[in-house]
Amino acid sequence: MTQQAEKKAEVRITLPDGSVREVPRGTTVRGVAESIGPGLARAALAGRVDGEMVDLKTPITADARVEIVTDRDDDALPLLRHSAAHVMATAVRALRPEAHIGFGPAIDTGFYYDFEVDRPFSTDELERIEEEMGRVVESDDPFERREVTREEARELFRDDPLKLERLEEFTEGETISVYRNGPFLDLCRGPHLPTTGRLKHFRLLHTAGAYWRGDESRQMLQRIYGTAFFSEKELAKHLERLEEARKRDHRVVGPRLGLFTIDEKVGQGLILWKPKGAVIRQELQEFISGHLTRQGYSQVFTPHIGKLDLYRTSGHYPYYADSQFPPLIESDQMERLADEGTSCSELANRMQEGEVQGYMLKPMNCPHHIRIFDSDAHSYRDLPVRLAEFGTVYRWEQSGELGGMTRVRGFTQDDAHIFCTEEQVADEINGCLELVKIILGTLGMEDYRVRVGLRDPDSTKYVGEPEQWDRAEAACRDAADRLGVPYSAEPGEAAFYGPKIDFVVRDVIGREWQLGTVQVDYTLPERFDLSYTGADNKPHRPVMIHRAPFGSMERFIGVLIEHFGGEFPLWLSPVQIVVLPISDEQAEAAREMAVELKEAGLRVEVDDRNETLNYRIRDAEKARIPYMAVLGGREVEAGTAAVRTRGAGRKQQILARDDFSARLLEKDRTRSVELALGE
RNA sequence: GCUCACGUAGCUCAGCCGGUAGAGCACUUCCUUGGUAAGGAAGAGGUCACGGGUUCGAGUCCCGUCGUGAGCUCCA
Repeated sequence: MTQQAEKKAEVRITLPDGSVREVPRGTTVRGVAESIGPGLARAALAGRVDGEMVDLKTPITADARVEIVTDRDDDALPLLRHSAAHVMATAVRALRPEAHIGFGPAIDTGFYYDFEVDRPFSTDELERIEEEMGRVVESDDPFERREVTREEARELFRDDPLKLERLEEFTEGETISVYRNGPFLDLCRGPHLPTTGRLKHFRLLHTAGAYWRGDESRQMLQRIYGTAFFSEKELAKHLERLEEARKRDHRVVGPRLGLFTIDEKVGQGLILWKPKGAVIRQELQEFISGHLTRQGYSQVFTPHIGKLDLYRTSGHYPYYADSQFPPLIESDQMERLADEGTSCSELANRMQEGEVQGYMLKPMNCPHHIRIFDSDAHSYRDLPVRLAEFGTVYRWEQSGELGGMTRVRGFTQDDAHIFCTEEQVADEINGCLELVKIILGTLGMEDYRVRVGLRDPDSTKYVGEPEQWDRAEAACRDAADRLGVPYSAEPGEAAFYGPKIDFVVRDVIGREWQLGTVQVDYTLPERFDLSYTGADNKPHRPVMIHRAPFGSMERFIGVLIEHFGGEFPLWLSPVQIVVLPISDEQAEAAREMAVELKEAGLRVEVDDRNETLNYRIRDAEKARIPYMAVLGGREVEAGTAAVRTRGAGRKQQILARDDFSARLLEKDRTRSVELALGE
């Protein structure tokens, strides 16, 4: 043996602190941890070798950067949860040996596992599975990894058709690994905890159906969701958060505050705005409108329906027919068709062929706006033309997709269409993003992100010239850059007609919702043969930008309700002040004060009900009214009010009435989100 | 759309193994005239989502309809 060969028996590992050690080739990650210290060895859950997560048992066979993953590591939680999914599957198999296993990954909030079973899991059964999981944890079986050939794997999973299906998708030469813990074997990439005993704090949450591979044409599996943490405290905190979230849920808060209702007699997914909700919507629209005017938009109004032919031209019909309300057919045509004995499927065909005329509830506002644009001749000097409308549109969402205000069948977009020249696109996109920034900023909403949808370089489905696309995509990226919020460029996510920018916010339950969007469109101007006269006195094709920065008033206000937890700033509060006379003696003065405030332009109510002050204060707090003006004998005498601010408890401020109204008006005007009135 | 769960007074919920509905809050009336998150008393209010079925008898069991909720690949 030469010296060189001997050296090769050692590998150099670099630790995160930069120190380098030499260890025998084949030392496991656990061995490395042990060599550093017994405390670390005990805490070690997995390792990272050259950045890749591996099991503790993984031997190190070459020089590498090695890190020991403990529960303090960001990657440790998904590891724990993935193992928790296996533990759960182990328990389910113990109770239901016939269950076929699907997939069981860690997700952001925990983990799930899909099973193919002959009867769904009941809620009681979840408890039993949880108990059984306790036994699996107690047995403290090691998770053991093994790499197998495809043939071996086929044999191992011969009773698990779903796994066999996945198996067929491995490409030649791809590593196939399996993990065993006690009696349970799974096809799995890993890595895992060293043993099942490392899982301590977990909870199964709920069950749900889930299509195999998310494909609704495949069979439905039964999914069990759970979550796991490294400490009881974190688990408790998480469950508490879920509970808190439920309390902020706009579907609970909105109806309780009298903002909106959904009535099954009217229809699913159709929002009825009650007076208090209507105030919020009005205020918001007014606010947005002010900025639209400043940015050179012209507001228009268009009807809720349009001819089928219009949507044939735009391409909405029949292409999107599935997500639209069925067309309205003129009654004389209806009669004729009935006389001819036309069947439903024939009717559908003939409508698609354009032989039957009718109207459609508009699924989008653009065709109407395009017709407005096209009703005048345009010179390049007119451009950009920016047509804005709070336009109500109707879409046939699947019933299972509906929910609260965030997914509905009729909604009002803060829509606008910009018709501009190719050169103007970048500036216009910037303008759109500027608007979003101002408005979300005013509302104190910082927790949103931006997706920039770019074209898939390998696809040919896109319309428009590649150079146009390059410029438009660059404009979108630049605008997103300038916005200063997190954004992701997503190739392949562009619409076929142009790149787009989407705004995404999270609701209290952690679900992400797309709010608004800015989309560049090269195809509709083409389809509608739009043109403007250029400086060369020749016709040119304008570019269109669709933009609805808040998506819809329904969804946006739903998100707002959760953002504020129902505690709206003064300017959005349906009732801004309630005047509370202490006794009947001050009732007259209270009504006078209310008139003063109302004339000043504030929304005010008097609560002179025959109830104690305590009772009425409690009511006002629960109604989330920002200010309570208490009038007793002393205040009436002095021309003052004892002002109690929502959420501030017993702290009160004695203010001269005109001072009070002046301060509120200032807050209202500036759309302050702070309620505190200052000294 | 599909899977599961749920649907009882305006709201939140109780109602066991089938024996013809209950509480708290809200509401109405009366007493009370109050000082910063529920003063007291009385009263009214329900074809138990809707439609069928089983049964001597259904809020309760079965089927269907409507509605609501959770979820429907953050790849083994």
